[in-house]
Amino acid sequence: MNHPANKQSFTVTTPLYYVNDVPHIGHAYTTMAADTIARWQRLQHRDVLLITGTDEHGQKIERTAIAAGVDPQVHCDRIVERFDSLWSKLNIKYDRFSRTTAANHQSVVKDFFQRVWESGDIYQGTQQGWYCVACEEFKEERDLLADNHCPLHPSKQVEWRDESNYFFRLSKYQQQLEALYAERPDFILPNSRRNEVLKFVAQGLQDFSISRVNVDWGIPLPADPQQTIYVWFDALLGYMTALLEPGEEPTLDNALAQRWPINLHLIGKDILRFHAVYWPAMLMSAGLPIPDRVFAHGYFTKDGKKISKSEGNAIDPIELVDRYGAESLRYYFLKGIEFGQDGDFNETRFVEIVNADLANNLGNLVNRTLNMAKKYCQGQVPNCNAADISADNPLKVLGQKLGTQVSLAYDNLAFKEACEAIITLAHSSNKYIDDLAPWALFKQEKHAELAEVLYAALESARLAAYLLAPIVPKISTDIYRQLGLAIDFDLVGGNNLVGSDVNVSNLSASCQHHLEWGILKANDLLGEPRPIFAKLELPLVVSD
RNA sequence: GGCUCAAUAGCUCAGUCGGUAGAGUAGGGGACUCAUAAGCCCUUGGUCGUCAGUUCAAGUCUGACUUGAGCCA
Repeated sequence: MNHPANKQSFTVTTPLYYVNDVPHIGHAYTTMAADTIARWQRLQHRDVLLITGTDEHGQKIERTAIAAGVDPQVHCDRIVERFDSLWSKLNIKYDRFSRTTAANHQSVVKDFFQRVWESGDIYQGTQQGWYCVACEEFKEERDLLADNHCPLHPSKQVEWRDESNYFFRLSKYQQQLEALYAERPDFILPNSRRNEVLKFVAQGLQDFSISRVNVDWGIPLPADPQQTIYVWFDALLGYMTALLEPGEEPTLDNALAQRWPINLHLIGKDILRFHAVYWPAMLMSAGLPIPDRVFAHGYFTKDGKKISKSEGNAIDPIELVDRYGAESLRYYFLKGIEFGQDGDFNETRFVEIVNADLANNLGNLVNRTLNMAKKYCQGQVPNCNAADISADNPLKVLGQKLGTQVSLAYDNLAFKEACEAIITLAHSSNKYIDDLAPWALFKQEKHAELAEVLYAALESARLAAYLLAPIVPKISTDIYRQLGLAIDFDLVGGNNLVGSDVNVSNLSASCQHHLEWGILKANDLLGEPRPIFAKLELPLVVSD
C-alpha cells in the first residue's frame, strides 16, 4: 500500500455495482470495508478519496427496465436511490458516486478507447456462440446445462449470437501481465486468489469482445456507432471518471492528472478476473500505470447454507440495519469474518459477538471506570499524567504498542486482527481494575495509587475508542465525549454529507497524536457516564 | 474433466523452523462489588476430515481419497 510518489493521498474503490437489482448484503459488506479503510486513512492524515457507484449499461438492464415498463434511465435512477439510501443508513462516507450513465463518463470512455485504438489493440472480428444475457458473456457449449440453460443462471436459456464485434487484443499482454504479477506479489490479494489468476493467465489468454450489436443501452463505440461498448469495458473506466473534480472538463487527462493510479480496488471474488487481468491489460494498452492493489474478499453463507434466490434465504441489508443499527453490523462483518475468506452470517453469533465485545467488554470498561472517576475524582481525569506512570504498568506497556500493531493490521486489511488487538486492551484493562481494586484504594485513602489506576484505565478506553473509530465511529465519538474530548469521528471526509470538507483537516489535526497512549490530561473535566452500547436481544429461535 | 483454497473444542478461528494442541465466545463453578446480572478467576469441551508414507518424532512435510467453497473467458 506504499505509494511513495504520492504519499499523502489514498484512493480506494468499491466496485461500481450493477443496477439490475436492489442492493444485497454483499454490496453492503464491500462498502462497509471500503468505508472503514477510508476512515482509517483519513485519521492518518491522508487525503482520501472513497469511490463507489453504479454500472448501469447493458442488455440485462435494458430488458429489466422494459419488463418493468420504464425507461432504462428511470430504472437506474430508482436503483441508485436504493443504494444511496443504504449507504446513508450504514453511515458510509463516500467521496464520489460514479455512475456509468453520467455525461462526463462518455467523454472519458471515448478518450480511453481512442488510446487503445491508437495502440492497435482493437480490431473487428466475428463472434459466434451462446450468449447469456444475465452474465453478459459468451458461454462454451460444454459448460451449458440441459436445454441450453446457463450454468450460472439455470432458469435462463442462452441465446445464439453471430455478431460482428470489436475485440481487444488481450492475448498480446500475457507476458506483460505475468511480469506484473511476478514483480508485484501483492498486486492481487489474498494469495489464494492470486494463484487462481496466475493459473488462468498461464492457460493462455484469448482476445475478448468489447462491443455489442443490438444493445442500445450503452455507450456508442467511437469507431462504429452502430455498436455499443461492452459493459465491463465501460464499467472499469468508471473508476477514472470518478477522479474528475466536480465541474472539471471531462477528459481522460484531467481524470488521471491528480490521483492515478488508484491505491486499492476492493472487490468481491466474483469479479476478480476483470480487475486482475482485463483491467491491467487495458491500462497497459493505453500506456497507463497499474493500480497498486486488487483485494478480493469472500462470500457469505447464511447459517451455513449458500444464499440463493431460489432458497429464499437472502439477507436484506436494509432490514438488518433497521433492526440492529449500523454500528453493530459494521462491527460484526469486520470482526466476525476473516477479510478475504468466506464467512457465515448467523444471527445468534452476530448478537453474541457484538454484545460480548461492545457491551460487556469495552462498554462496561468505559462505564465502570467513568463511574469511579465520578465518585472518587470529582468527575475529572484523575490527577495523574501518563509520564508519571511507571514504564512497567501493564496497560501502559500494552497501550504503547497497540497503535503500531493496529495500524499494521488496518494497512493489511486485517480488520478482525485489529479488533482483536483492541479488545484485548479492553480485557486487560478490566482485569487491571479487578486486580488493583480502586474501590478499596479509595477506602484506604490511597489517592495517588487510585489516580494512577483510574488514569491508566481511562486512557486505555480512550485509545481503544480511537482505534475502533473507523469501524464504529458513533460509539467512538460517544466514548470520547464521555471522556471529555470533543471530537466527532463522523465529521471526517465524505462528500455525501454537507460541510464535511471543512472538518477533515480539523479532525485529523485535533487528534494528531491520539494513536499514542497518554493523551488524557490530568484534572480535565469528564462527561456524564452513560452506557455506550445497549445490548442486542437474541433473536427468537424458530424451529423448522 | 483441469486447477485454486479450505477441513483443528458446540460456534468462529490461531497454531512459526516438524518436538505430545491454544484463544475468543458459548456451557459449568467460585470469589468480589466500581459497573450494562456486566467484569475477574477457575473449569468442562479436541482420534487436528480419512488412509497411507517420510521421520527418533507429523495438526505441521509427501501422496491418495472424502467433503465444502470457488475459478476454467
